[in-house]
Amino acid sequence: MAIIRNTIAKKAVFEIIQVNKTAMSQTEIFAKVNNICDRVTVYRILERLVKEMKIHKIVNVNGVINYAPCNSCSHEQHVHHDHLHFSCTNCKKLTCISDNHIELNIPSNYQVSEVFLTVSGICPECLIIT
Amino acid sequence: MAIIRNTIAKKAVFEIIQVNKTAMSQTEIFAKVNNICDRVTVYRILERLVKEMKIHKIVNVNGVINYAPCNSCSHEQHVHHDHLHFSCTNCKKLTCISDNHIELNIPSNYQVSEVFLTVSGICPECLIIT
DNA sequence: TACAATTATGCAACATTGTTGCGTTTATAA
DNA sequence: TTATAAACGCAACAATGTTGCATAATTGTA
Repeated sequence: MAIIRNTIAKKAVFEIIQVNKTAMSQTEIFAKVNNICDRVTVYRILERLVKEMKIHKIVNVNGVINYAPCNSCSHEQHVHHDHLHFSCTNCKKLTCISDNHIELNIPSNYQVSEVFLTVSGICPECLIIT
Repeated sequence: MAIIRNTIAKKAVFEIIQVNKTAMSQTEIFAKVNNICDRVTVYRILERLVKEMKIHKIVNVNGVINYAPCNSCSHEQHVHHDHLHFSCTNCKKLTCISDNHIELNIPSNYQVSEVFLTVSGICPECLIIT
């Protein structure tokens, strides 16, 4: 069993994700760590944090991978969470909305493991501006 | 207003997408056009076909953008379609399942335009093999 | 049928995002 | 304090997507 280490860079990356309200991409996160570590290290830290179930990995409508904190998430929910994500087409920000429990009609010969629900449109902040 | 042209390459790309049962990435589509045109041209054709509403642009769970034909899609449905996509974690194929109409609880200050619903797991073909 | 207008293409070059290998550094338990 | 394995930096690479510009091809019209 691997020993998990809490390095300076890891703490910094986790802190950034925790503080931010919207989900962030690797690029945005790396821009915020202020050269505390290498670009590659950020990738590897994010990978580890996902594996340790401390953050969520969410794909944006554009195909950009984003990371968000998972505050109210038990391990159970993690495996099969009916989380809703809002992807703003204007500011490109990805926001976690709430737990929208949904009913799906999937043929029984498909083995479902996770449900990804993303809604695109204009977020409140962008609506005010325009 | 731009005049839409039906070129050889465009017809070939559209044909490939139509015939295939699962959604395909640009890479897969380009591999099938057999050097009838350039890599860049495929990108531009796909862009046009999406704009002309002849194909769907769907993001896979991994962040890979896939393209699928939209057979039973009126323009109305296109703007706000409650389409369900199944993303196989084994063979990476993306399949359009059916029209799953879902109820969502989104705060009124969000302006919704599209709903993206993707379910990951193991597809029937991969279930048989393993 | 030939021509003009403009859409579509090819090519080259670049940008972004993510991955891998390997030698070195560092955190943690003993 | 030290040994050990985790984490890191660097360089190099791979995949995917974008842009500019000169050239080719399609389509409506004369």
